[in-house]
Amino acid sequence: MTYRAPKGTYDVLPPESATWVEAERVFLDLAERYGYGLVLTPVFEATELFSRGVGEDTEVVEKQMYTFTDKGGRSLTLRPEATASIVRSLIQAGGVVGTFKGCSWGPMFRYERPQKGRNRQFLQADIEYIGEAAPGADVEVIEFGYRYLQELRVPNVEVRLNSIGDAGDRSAYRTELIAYLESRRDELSDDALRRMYDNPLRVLDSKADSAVVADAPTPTEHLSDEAAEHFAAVRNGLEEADIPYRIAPTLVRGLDYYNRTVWEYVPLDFDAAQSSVGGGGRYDPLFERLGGKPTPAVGLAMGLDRILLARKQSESLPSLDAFVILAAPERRADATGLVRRLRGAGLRIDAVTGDRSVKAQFKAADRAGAANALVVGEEWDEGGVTARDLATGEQRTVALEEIETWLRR
RNA sequence: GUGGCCGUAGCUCAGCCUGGUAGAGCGCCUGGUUGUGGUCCAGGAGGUCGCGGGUUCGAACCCCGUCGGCCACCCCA
Repeated sequence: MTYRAPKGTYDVLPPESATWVEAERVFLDLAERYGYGLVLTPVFEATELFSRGVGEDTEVVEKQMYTFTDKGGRSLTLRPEATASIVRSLIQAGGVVGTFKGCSWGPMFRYERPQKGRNRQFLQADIEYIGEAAPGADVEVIEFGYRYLQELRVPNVEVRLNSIGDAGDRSAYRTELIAYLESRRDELSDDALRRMYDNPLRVLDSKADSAVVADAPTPTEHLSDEAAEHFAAVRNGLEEADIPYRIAPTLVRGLDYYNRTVWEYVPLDFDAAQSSVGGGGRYDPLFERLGGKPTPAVGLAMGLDRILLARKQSESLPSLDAFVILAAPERRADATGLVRRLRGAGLRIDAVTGDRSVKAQFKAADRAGAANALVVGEEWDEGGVTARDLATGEQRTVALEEIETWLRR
């Protein structure tokens, strides 16, 4: 073994890649139905965009960024998430008038130790609902992610929901939380002790400190009237939309730009430490952080790698409508002509290009997952081919002009 | 960054404890079927046992080192 994919990356090859194609199609189709237009941004950006946007002392910025200097001396970073880039692109385009609904799809990069459902390059699908402060926007975005998982047949998904309030609510809460953590400091882990002053909310997430966290004051108990009202409206909307959710009082998210509503999707049967397959939140402060006009927004990110791991194994459907088999070498041009004609008619057709025995060609047809085989041989002189249904083994002669309808039978 | 487990055929793994000629299943190739796959039967190909060093008459097996993979902590999609 000479070369391998770099640590934390992997290759996707057929036939497994078919599920990736499906995941992308379903996402883009759903986005279209909900009115989200595609946004494409570079995979690398100025490093400062992420340190400003995501937050200087978040885990992601502190130690997970792929940062490099280009030949012009610029500090660039492979994007660790999508939202900062999308917001930057909108500010660059002159800001948002009214509302803007965008979706995006592509690889993200974080330098971490790989484990199940966690890689250094991973594929993420995002939607962003920008310019709308009303709780209905939160509900729509949460619903979108939930429906996406349903359409991909991910079983038993739970929505975990919380509100972390606005900046003002959080600073009051923060002081109280620090006081509480100090009162039980001898029970805390080293990590928690290190974090409790610069990022106390993060301690709520710590598995090692779950005993202390269980009695900790929660963000939801410290919401302003407006934030509490917003949260209540979001919950109401979810109930009306028939989306099951659970309040998760200790759910906080690791990116600094979030406020108010935050949530995650957890498939309960997914056996992995990294069990959240998607998440999102409201990020009203982000436009200003990045130098734009104040603009309310909500968005979500779905982790495709994890979704495909959590998914029910779908049985493989035939991936070709027919395989054309050449039984008489002098008919080669007729056979390739037939292949070309059927492909042109929108059918999925393949054939062996070189000289192989009929037996080998049938084998190739089977391996390719073809539903039917069309044999081009002496019967061509009578204006037909031998057509075989590879699943049942039934076989008959079909006239050339009937082939298309026979394949679509 | 820290910890645990694992590297043997294309794939999944047994063999290692107790050193003595390299194994299984699946896959692949050929034939049974001179124009028929998938099923069945018969035969066959394929491995410097991750890499380097040490111990030994002899190392896949014991010891040291190194690289890689997986899982967990942490963090998040």
